[in-house]
Amino acid sequence: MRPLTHPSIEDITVEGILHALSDPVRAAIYARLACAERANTCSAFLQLDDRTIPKSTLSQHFRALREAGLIRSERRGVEMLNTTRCEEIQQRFPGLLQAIIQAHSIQSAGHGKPTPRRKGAAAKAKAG
Amino acid sequence: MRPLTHPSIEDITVEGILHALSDPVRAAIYARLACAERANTCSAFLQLDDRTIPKSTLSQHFRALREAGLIRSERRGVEMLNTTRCEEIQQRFPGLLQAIIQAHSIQSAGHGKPTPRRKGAAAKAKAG
DNA sequence: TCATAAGTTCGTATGTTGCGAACTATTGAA
DNA sequence: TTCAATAGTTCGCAACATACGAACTTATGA
Repeated sequence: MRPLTHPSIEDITVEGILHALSDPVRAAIYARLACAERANTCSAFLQLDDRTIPKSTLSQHFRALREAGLIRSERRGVEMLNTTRCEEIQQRFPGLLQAIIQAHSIQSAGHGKPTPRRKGAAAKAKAG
Repeated sequence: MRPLTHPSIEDITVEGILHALSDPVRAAIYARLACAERANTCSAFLQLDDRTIPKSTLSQHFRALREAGLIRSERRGVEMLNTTRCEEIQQRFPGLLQAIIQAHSIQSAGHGKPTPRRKGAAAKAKAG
């Protein structure tokens, strides 16, 4: 078990961020971490959007997020506490994470998954 | 040779956009298309950032961009004219593409490729 | 020392990507 | 027509990436 490695802020790349967040599972994890009040364990995500993620897969996803520089993970006894590094990234790439998270929420709103409340949202998008 | 397919605007996904732009070659192509005055052919990108991209690889990259909804391609005689669909996407996911392109340019500026001018930029980022 | 719990790593099956070779349009001669 | 040239596409395979069950490591508490 190698010790946890986090890239320094100047080693974080846009490609890495985009690739990490182009996976729906990782994007969901990151979104939940981003609006969490306090750190979350990995196992808090074994249930994600009505779907069960295997433990080993989850571990890989957390590693991907960590190595992309999106989250910081810290051992705390037997478990692991994960937080986002959004302030750092906001400094380096202003507006990037915010735009991505907002886009994800626009999309899931349109697909009627969360907040299936407002009526004209999906219809309006057809103006292409 | 199947006819060119473009997704309708409501079928464009954030995951698809992020994945397409997480590749440095595609990101470079898209960035150049985005600030181009008029449509560009595929072969205009055979030379990209001091690097030669094989024709077949380039074709795959254009297909990826097209199917992600990022560009529109149109046959014009023997060649193909490519333009971005940024206005449509801006409507659906406001600020997303702008933030990504800006982040890419911040990054390449930091790596001393274009505008290798300012001095303390890299050192200051170490405050992580 | 043992059981349990939280994550990680390994092995393998399956998917994705890069690129040369062969192919398909389209155009413009002859 | 037929031929050559040009712009892209598709095929096939090797290399790389990903998902997940099984086995492992590390920390904790009885």
